[in-house]
Amino acid sequence: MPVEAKVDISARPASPPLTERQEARRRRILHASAQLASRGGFDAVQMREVAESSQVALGTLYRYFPSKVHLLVATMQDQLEHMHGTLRKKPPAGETASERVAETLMRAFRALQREPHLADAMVRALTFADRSVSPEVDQVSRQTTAIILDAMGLTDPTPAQLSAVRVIEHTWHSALITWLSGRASIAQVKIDIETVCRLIDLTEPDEKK
Amino acid sequence: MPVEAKVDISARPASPPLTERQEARRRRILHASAQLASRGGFDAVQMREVAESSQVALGTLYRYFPSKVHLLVATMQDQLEHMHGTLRKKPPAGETASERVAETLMRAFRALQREPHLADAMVRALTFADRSVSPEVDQVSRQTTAIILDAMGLTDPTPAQLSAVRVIEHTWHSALITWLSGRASIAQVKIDIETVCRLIDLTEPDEKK
DNA sequence: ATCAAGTCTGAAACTTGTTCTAGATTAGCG
DNA sequence: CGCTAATCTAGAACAAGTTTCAGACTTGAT
Repeated sequence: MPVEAKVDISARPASPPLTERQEARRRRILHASAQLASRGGFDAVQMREVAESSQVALGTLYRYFPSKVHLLVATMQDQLEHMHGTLRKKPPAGETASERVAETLMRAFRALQREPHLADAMVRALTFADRSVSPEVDQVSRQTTAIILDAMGLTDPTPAQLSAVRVIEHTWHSALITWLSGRASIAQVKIDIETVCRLIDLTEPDEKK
Repeated sequence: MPVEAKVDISARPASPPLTERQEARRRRILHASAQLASRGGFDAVQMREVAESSQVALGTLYRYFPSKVHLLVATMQDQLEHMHGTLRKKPPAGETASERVAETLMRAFRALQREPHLADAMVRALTFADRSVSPEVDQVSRQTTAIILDAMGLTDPTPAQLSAVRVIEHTWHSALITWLSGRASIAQVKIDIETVCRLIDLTEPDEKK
């Protein structure tokens, strides 16, 4: 039994370029997804509703995004691009790299606080994603890494710095989850971010090596 | 409309003590859960199957564990207790606190590698859990904190040390997820753990303050 | 031992993610 | 234009988590 090649059209450098109407459909779907998510979070994004809101048949929705998690992760990619653009315009002002990274992440955090339900939907999808969504989740991860490296002001990071960035991302995701599930306060998240950002300082004094 | 008080019997210091048969039921359920999880991970733990395997009616299963996520988080609590016991017997041998913590987490990681599907089920449940599972997730978190503090050999940690531990836990959870979803290798997880554990060293030299 | 309250069972029903199907539409091409 | 393959639609069907309910069984107190 051949496993029907089920291609995720939303994969970034998509194989066949989308027609105009298809691009429009994709936009409508992502918009509906974000809208519903903004209301009630992960649970409120119901595939039938997304389909209806975006004027698309359920089957079509599934052709564009092979699962709810795919859809929400794509929604996150979308939002992340916005965010990266916004952040680029006003770079963080901190003295040290770790300050700038912490400032950047806190800025992103405040943006998420404005739409906590949307944040819930996206982050839950991200961490719940299984292997079938790996490419998309990886893309989100790369984007996040790029944002952090931007804040550090680095063009070619050392391995030690990349490790620090990885750990910062881990902390960022996990801290968001504890906040979203009400187990950590905003202040606590701030502390966690600031704490992990000190790791960057450990990678700075590399002249002694 | 009164929100029917739906008490999770599995909550640790349970309100009414369970009878023997109830305790036995609870054990059977957790055992079946772990067994099914060991096979196919999160998806393989199907409530109907758990009920059947543990010789309990579906409704009863839901009385003991109000959702699949509750069940899996309870399963994790159970496993964590084992683990803590095991770890206590052979304390880590490292010189510094950060080495001992890294060693302890790597030991736990190797245990998880032996049952990757079970790990998948438990960790996915943990990060997917919403507010209704907060108490149970918190309990898991406290247990994890205890394990790490044990490894550090601390009785009363400073706030800075607690922050470091929080970040280590964040990294631990998130690194596990990237490993489970195939986006990070075992080696990568090792590096991440070792990297974050250096944070502990930053809290050591407190005599100069 | 007996009664009331609480618990367990088996089965059906409901919800929402996902798949499938048959027929209409659209896109690209000669 | 007219054809063919791909895409889209509406709607049914299926799967698994969750809820509900009537009746049988236990438990604890009298």
